[in-house]
Amino acid sequence: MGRAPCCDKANVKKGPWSPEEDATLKAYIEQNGTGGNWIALPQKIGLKRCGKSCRLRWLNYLRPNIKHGGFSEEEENIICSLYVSIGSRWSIIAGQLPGRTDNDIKNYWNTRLKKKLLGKQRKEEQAQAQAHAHAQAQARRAKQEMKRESYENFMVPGAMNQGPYWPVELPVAVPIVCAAQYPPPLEDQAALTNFLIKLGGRFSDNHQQPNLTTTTTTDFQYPIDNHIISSPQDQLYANSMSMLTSSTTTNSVGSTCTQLTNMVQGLENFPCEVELGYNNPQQQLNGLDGFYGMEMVNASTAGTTTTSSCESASWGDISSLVNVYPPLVSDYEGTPQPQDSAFGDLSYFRPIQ
DNA sequence: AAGCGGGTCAACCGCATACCC
DNA sequence: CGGGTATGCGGTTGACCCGCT
Repeated sequence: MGRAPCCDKANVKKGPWSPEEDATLKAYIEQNGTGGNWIALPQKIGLKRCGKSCRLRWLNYLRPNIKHGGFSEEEENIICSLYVSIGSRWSIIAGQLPGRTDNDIKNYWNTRLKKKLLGKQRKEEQAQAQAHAHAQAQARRAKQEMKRESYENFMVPGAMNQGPYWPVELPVAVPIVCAAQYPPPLEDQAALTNFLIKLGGRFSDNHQQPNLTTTTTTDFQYPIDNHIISSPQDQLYANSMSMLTSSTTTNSVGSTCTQLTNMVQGLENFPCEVELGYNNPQQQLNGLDGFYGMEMVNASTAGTTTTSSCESASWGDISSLVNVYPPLVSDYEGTPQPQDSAFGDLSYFRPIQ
């Protein structure tokens, strides 16, 4: 037996909202709030809409102070940073961007940011591949130079040492080198996350570090009160959040790497006793892939990677340990409606006592 | 001018969780 | 405490727009 439908689908209008519907919903909510019951609301005001649909329309479009489009570079940086830290928790990310909705951020990420970053990733990989090929060519050149010199010892001196023996720029089969030495371009979240980690928070076009310290740190307020931390999960969350907080409040200029390293170090204290088994920070970062449920990306080291519990611990597994944490405090300055579930997150914003 | 394809974004769907009785 | 219902969330879909051919 399936779940009972939330509304009578036959008598419910779907699709785009008309201005009249918008006006009706907006006027009612602004005057009365939602009454704490979205399901009953459309019937109350004579809208042939599903309660869920009304809620979504209000949250994503009608509520005050909503911004649409035109994401600033700063906002992009925040989205990227948070995506690296917490994954696709759009509502939490939205909590850090006043006036932005989770839907907007999700759309922006999927349609633009992801592509933008993938493009950047390809460029960097190409540059890396070219640099690598160049280095190999130089090594070959040096090797042949040595051979030649040893050969010349048996030849007439000076007969072959005029001009270069091969062009400075050797034709380089970049794709082959790339295929052999680098993992293929990954089109998925795993690749992006790794790329973001590699960038270390350097997301903007001018390659400046996002200055979370000056722009957003004050917005990052984690309402953690040691007095109310009682359960292991609370403690867990407090650990992870304080790590995040410290990483943004120190002079790390919002370094994503720092955040992640701190997080990983903190994860070592998790009750599941995640054994990272890495010897250096870079390896720790690579190992973090496991937390995101992705495979080890560094194919070249795959053979030597020691099996650890970390590898089987997906991000979901880990996040399930910390998903009790409240969303980050928003500095949303809208006008909360009484009983308004649109501001349901405000329940998280209970004053710290 | 028409057709096509890609991009964008609003809206829907289904699942997980919270809440209430 | 358990079951039913409401809410919140993230993934996905589809309509619309715009540029290109």
